Amino acid sequence: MKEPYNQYSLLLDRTARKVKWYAQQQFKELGFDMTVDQWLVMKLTDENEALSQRELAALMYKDMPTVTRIVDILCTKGLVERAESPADRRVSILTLTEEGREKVTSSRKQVRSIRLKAWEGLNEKDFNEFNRILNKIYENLT
Amino acid sequence: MKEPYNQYSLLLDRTARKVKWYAQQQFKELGFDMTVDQWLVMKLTDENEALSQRELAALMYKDMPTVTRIVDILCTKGLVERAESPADRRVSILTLTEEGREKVTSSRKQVRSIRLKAWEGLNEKDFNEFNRILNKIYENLT
DNA sequence: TTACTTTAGTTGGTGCACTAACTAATTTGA
DNA sequence: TCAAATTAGTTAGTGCACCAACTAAAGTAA
Repeated sequence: MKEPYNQYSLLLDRTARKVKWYAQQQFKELGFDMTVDQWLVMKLTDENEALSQRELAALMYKDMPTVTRIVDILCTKGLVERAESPADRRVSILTLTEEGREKVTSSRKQVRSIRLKAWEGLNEKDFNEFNRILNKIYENLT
Repeated sequence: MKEPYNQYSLLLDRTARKVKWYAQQQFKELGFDMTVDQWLVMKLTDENEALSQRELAALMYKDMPTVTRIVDILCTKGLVERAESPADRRVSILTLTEEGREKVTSSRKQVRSIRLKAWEGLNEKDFNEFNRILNKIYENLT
């Protein structure tokens, strides 16, 4: 643990980027015309009844401006729609369009298999260590 | 290991962003008027004689366009300079300006202490596991 | 030499991340 | 009840990441 910033943060950063890159490559090969983040928004919208953007942001660990923009893109693409919440007019309730629902439903199985590649040669214990250490780091800096 | 993309990739992503965010906050408090990535370019330029952008990219695990743009910013700020390599006219040799060198030199000690915060409550063994697992994931996806 | 390939770096376009400032709606509390 | 504070979401600006296409310089081989 000699070097200042680059010892672990570069490793963390490049691995996170690699994971995202790999998923994006698979999306491309499968002919999905969207980013991984856009797919995640659609998936969570599909799975959560009456989802607000704030709730979505929490589920994705992203901030509100970022969510606003991803939702904007999906609305433009005609895959997601915003509706005003009857209970609170500040809140946008997200729903998938018919086309959006079809896209998510038809791609679920394929997407599920993408993640396994990263864990080849690693076991359940490694996965738990991974989770423990990353969560600890996160909490240390919060 | 049930959920597809978000089980580990979101954790990885949010932790990497938190680490960068924390360092950036510390930079702000210390009055450093630059990003963490910009600082890293300056540090590596200081440490490596006759550094080219390609070599820099490798050291930072970043791609060439990204490096080009960070170097652009530092040149504009007057902290870094590009010089044509005498051996190969395609290559830009990077050097720090006097101001750049002073900035790096005077901030080294402070920056070195920033990283420790992340590892509170974690030991050398955790650090090795962290390295092993992240490197394994990276290689699995390469 | 002349043509083919490779390499270092740049540029353009798009998407995500973070900060700050903003609007509009809701909640709180004197 | 009404002003102050909070909350959901948006917008603007900047920086980094990735892809693709490009320029210019080297290297390679006939």
